Amino acid sequence: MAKSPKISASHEPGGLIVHISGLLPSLSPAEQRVARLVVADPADAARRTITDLATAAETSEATVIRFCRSVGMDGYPQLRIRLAAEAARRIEPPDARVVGGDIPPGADLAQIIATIAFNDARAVEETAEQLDPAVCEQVVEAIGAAGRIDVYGAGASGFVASDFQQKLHRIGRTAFYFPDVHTALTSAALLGRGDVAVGISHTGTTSDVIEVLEQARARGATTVALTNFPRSPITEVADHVLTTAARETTYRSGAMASRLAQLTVVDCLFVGVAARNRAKARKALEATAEAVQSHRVGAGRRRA
Amino acid sequence: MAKSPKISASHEPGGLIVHISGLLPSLSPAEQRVARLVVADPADAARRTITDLATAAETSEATVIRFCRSVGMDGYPQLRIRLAAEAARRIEPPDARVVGGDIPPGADLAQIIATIAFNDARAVEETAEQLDPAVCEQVVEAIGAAGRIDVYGAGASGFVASDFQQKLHRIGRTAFYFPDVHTALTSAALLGRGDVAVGISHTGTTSDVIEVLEQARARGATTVALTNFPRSPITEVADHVLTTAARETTYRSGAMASRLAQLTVVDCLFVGVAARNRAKARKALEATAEAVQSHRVGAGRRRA
DNA sequence: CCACGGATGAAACTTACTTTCATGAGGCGT
DNA sequence: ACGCCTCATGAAAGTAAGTTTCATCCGTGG
Repeated sequence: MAKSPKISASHEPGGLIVHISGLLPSLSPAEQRVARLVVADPADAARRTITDLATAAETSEATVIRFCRSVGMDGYPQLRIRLAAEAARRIEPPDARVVGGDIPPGADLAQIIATIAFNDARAVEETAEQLDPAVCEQVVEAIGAAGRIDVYGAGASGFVASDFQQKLHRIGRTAFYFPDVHTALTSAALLGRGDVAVGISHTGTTSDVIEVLEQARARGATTVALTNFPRSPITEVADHVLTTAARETTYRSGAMASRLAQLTVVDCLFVGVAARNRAKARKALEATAEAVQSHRVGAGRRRA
Repeated sequence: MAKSPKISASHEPGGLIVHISGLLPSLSPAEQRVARLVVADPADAARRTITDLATAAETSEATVIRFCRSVGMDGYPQLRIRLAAEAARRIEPPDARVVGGDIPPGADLAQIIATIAFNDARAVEETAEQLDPAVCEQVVEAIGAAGRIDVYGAGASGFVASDFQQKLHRIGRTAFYFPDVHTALTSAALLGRGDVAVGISHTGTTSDVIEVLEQARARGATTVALTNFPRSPITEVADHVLTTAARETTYRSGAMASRLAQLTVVDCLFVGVAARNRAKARKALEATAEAVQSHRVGAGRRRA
């Protein structure tokens, strides 16, 4: 026997709350009291137990269950979960993060964090979107087949260069990084056909890096530039150009997002090279991981 | 009777899932099975009853309850609701990009790029969400007022440490980084009250870093740990603990997302410290930018 | 080898949820 | 007005879910 109407809430795209308030007038008085509580504060309702909610609505648990059925739920637990989900979704939008711009003077730490994270994440995503897989492929090929790889970078880009060098080294590729221009120039002079030189410069105008890359190219090495500006000087001495997409305009922020964007590109190249020779790379990585094992404490689980 | 440590989840505004995956290694095997199910599909877990979930994780209800407590919940119902809310918030992945996991063997470069960027961006966002502004504030205060700041880190975290040191230095704070443990220990021994020591370790188990931080603490310095795992050994020697939220599970990927997450935290601290004394920081940044000006070519517009 | 401490599941127990059922308040035809 | 029906409602019984307790097991270190 068909008991109550039980409106199909199985599909209520507009939202459960909307759905409930829509059929509020069709509910019995006691159920309406429950409904009003629920609509007024879904998140709070989700936290309450059925007995609690019943008491708050000055009715019995049975009525609450009836209410659940009336709005199309199987039972109270299901309602609770739907309410929690609903409530979570509707507090989302207060997204007042400062986009792109500078950090406002009076910002508190929470704002600063939100702004930085947003810009950082954005730089990473946008960089990936505009990265040309074909160019990456060529670079990966070149590095994978290279006799030797030199990575150049100065200042903040130097860290990235160093990171790339270390990564390549870990998978068994012969790679170098030089914190010093003179040494770098010396090394570049010794490169030859089949070798690869990677120059990293956010602005693309770092003369030291350009100079070294030029030297490498003159010696017959394949040159790769990683920069944020596709028409900057460094691209003139590069066979392959990879670009990042950090919209860092102000110097004051220091190179923040750009580093992350560069690192993302480095990661892509690294994984690309590693994928090119899976077995070897894997073995190398495992060996290196094992090597530092003795410098770790509490191997398995951590603490008690 | 204080049973388990019960990390305060009262503050994990960013994400319960993130919080859980951070705690994962510190859980017992059976609890880890539960955690993995929950992290893999929060929405689904929220729908299950405790008995159901226990069965799925091949364990008992008791363990599921223990898991709830371990991650800071009162009990299963609360966890359920939080999960439902969490799941609702992350409606995003209409994408088939591989989340968290490894790069599939047959992947082409475009796929690799998409996957890496997604995970990197995610790590940055999630890290920011779970960062505790209050703790950051304390760290910023300490660093801003410190006589001297030592930054420690080994391996991949060493780059981050070095980056942080350089950033602090650029805004006129006296900061050091040591690639060598011995030197680091020596330096730590010379720290005192009012100085700050920052230890960076993704796993939180790097004995060298822990050792140095311990030394610094013994000398009266304020110690700060930056790690992905809130209950790892390094947190025991730190006055302030900052956590990242990279879900890097496999060693094979190398520390990719974790670096970016760490750098994001570093950026936040950096800006925080800089904001503390705007005028001075700005002047310092401009001075340093000017210093490298002569090493740039094509200053204004780029090319023709 | 034993003592110890932590991890674990079975079972007892408690609480929450669901069903059943009796009551009583209206509505309505006679 | 009376009886009869319908429906809303909560008390109480019943069932399922969640929680606690406790004995056992296993690995660790003395």
